[in-house]
Amino acid sequence: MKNYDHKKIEQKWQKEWDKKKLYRVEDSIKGKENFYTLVEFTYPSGNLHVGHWYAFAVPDIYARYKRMQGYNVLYPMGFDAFGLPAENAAIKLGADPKEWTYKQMDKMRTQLGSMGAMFDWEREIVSCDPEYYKWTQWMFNKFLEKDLVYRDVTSVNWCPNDKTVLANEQVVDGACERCGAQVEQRNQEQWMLRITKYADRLIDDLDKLAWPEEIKSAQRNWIGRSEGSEIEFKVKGIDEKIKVFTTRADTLFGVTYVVLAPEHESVESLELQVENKKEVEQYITNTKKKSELDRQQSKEKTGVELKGVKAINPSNGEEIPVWVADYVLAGYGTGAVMAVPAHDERDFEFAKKFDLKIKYVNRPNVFSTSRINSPGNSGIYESPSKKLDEIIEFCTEPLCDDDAVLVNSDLYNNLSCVEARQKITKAVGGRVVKTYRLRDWGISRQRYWGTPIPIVYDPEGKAHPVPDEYLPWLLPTDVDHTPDGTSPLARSKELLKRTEKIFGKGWKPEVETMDTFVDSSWYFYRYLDAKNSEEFASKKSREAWMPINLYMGGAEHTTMHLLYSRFWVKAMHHLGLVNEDEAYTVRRNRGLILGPDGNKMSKSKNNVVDPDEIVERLGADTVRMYLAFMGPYGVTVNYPWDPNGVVGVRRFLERVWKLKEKIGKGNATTLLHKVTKKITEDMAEYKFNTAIAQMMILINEWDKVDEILEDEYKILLQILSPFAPHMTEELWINLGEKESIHLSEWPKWDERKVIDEFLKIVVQVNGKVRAEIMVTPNTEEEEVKTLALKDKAVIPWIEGKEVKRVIYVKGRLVSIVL
RNA sequence: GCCGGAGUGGCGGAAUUGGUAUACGCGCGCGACUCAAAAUCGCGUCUCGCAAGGGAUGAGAGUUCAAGUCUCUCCUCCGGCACCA
Repeated sequence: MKNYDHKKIEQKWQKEWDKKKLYRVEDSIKGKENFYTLVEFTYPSGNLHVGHWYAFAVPDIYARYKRMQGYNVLYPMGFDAFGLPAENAAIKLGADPKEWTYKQMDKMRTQLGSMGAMFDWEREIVSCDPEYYKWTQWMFNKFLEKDLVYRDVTSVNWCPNDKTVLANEQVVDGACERCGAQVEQRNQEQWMLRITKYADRLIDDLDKLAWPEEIKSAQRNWIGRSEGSEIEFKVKGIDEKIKVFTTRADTLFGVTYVVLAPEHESVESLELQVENKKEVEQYITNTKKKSELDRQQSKEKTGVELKGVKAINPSNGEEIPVWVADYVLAGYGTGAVMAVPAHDERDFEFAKKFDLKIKYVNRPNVFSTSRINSPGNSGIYESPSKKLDEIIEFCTEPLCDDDAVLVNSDLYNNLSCVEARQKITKAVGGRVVKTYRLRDWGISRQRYWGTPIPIVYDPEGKAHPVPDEYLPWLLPTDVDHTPDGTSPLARSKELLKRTEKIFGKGWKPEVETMDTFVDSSWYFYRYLDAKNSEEFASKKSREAWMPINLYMGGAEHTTMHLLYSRFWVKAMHHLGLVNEDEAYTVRRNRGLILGPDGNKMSKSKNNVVDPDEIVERLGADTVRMYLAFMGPYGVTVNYPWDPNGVVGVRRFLERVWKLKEKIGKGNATTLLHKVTKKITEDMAEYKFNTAIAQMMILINEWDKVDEILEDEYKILLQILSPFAPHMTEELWINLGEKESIHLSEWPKWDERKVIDEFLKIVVQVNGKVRAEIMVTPNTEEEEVKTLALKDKAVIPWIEGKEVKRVIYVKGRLVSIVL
């Protein structure tokens, strides 16, 4: 073939590899170590976009590199096939969600095939396949047995017009995205998973994972463990107590009011005492119109005082007002806070707005490891009451660290802030508690297209699991998808009949389906044994592949999917179902590919890049390689697609193609060894961009000579093969090789040829580069320094001045300090 | 608002992890080939300056012989915030 005809080559090899089952993966190969590379399986949207290429084709480069290094590499693909879009298609177009989904998958399978990735399609999984969700249901039952599942009430967005629950993203400015009706907050009972039971382990076990610190940190913050105190405030005149949660019990003396979340139960039980009932009711009604996010985002604090109600500060017996405000969330802590406006910014804003008392706590003599901030001069200053002087004397510094040590207090010498908080908590009869921002996971959805929750209700309404022998508990098909406020499954006669037939008259099926995050919490196990009808995955296959060596995915999954699946594995581990309690040894987040204009690709912005068109025009090898060339992989940086840039990569491949004509006698090049080494190292860190740059440097050198050696050219092809698997295979076989280039071994380099004969040492005078000197790698430090000081270009800069110091950085520079 | 991340030429980025800032690619300019154009190839391309030399990594400070890299303050952009996946 004279010219590089990507179309012919790519089709030919994709067919050939398929025929030869080149990418079939066995659970074990003698003498080879297994390596499990995972990428997040995809929702079958029906059209592969550039983002999919970035997510799947670039990790394929890495998987191929590992395979050439002698690993038995698993790089599987599947479909996260349950979800809203299929249901919306059913509502809008009258489509059958199942048919619709499978059609999309067929289309995507073809498109995925055009990548030339090493997916083993025999291991493909589809989460909406009954053979898959059977195991999702089976695990649900196991969790239920172990009390990891329970029923509870949570608040959801409700559109009264469409009669459906809305995702936060479907609520725009408090209105339903579809019909514009005012969205309400509504309480709904649902099935919950006790993820909070694992909160401590989910935080603590992060320490043993080789994950980037920013991901760990995001997870820690999401879980939001804080150690604090629960302290009771009595309500004056009646037998009612308000329990508040605070992390700063040491500021108790500075409390000037108490705030309840609008949903707090005391709001109701204090009804008789409240003098401004109407006003309070109005406020609560208004709150229901706001989503939680709105409540946290709003800069303007709102609230209403419960007039006629006074709480009593347990530290000094002071009577303080009680407020209701929506900046306090019902789901966190106890849903009530003690406000210390002098030492908390939000409380301060609130106090200022409603003209509440601000009271500074007496400053202690503390030794803090951080800088000490003065509370400032504004506001009212009051001395602490005599009664609790000794308790509040310590640790009232608002910004002191948890590990600050109090040194100057006679009574509490060497007491840390944390200890001080414990002491004061006890003194007022409170208790020290741990609390989490993380909430239990509500998995119920009033949707059709999801895994049916395998529960049935007896005539008394008591819930029972569907026994394992009846799994998969099939999704019925006789369903009307029009939203009418009930779950679509409630309208299935087949489901009801089935339930009655198995369990008896009067029994009713659960009509909810599961959150799709459940499906994706364990999918990586199913790849290992995708066709097993006896187990979710055999012990043998799990032991062969788990834990996953590398999990590449989107940064948007950092807190939710990644935490849900970590919880899932931990729960499975405790049930004795799997060996490991963490599934992902290494996790890397990737960024996004933006449109050429630097914006997120979207139809409305008219900046969508169609990969199919570019593959047709320039080839899959070019697209794969360009995506790898844009920037380092595995960091959350977004790169805009540059239509010119992709042509540059195509040019590179054409130059490599043409180089075959230069094969001849030539001279061996030491550059090849350097390049091979650098590329091998870069690939290990997912720096595919600089690896490619090295190949470009190499062929720039080869362009300058008349002939190159065949063996050296072949090494280039091997290094290039993970990036451009089709073209390199064609060239490799044409050079007479019998076996696929992808079965060949990653090239080695000669370390002796990597070392330079001479080193260029930079000479700086007072930090400015003034000269360069050449030395051999084993020139002694003293000699290099002497050479630097004597250098012609250096002398004018140091003449007549005193040389104070001379610093030598081996192999790099000499720094002369005057 | 809270949490996480990123700011380096006209553009994507590189920088041996504290040691010559701008590798490689794109774009642009000039030239070769051509009747011409495309493609291809060669040379040039941070900035001020004739030069010697000076300045520049979002802004400002600090540590250091030496800072894109470390510390602090601020600005801008991106991702997530629990029923999109």
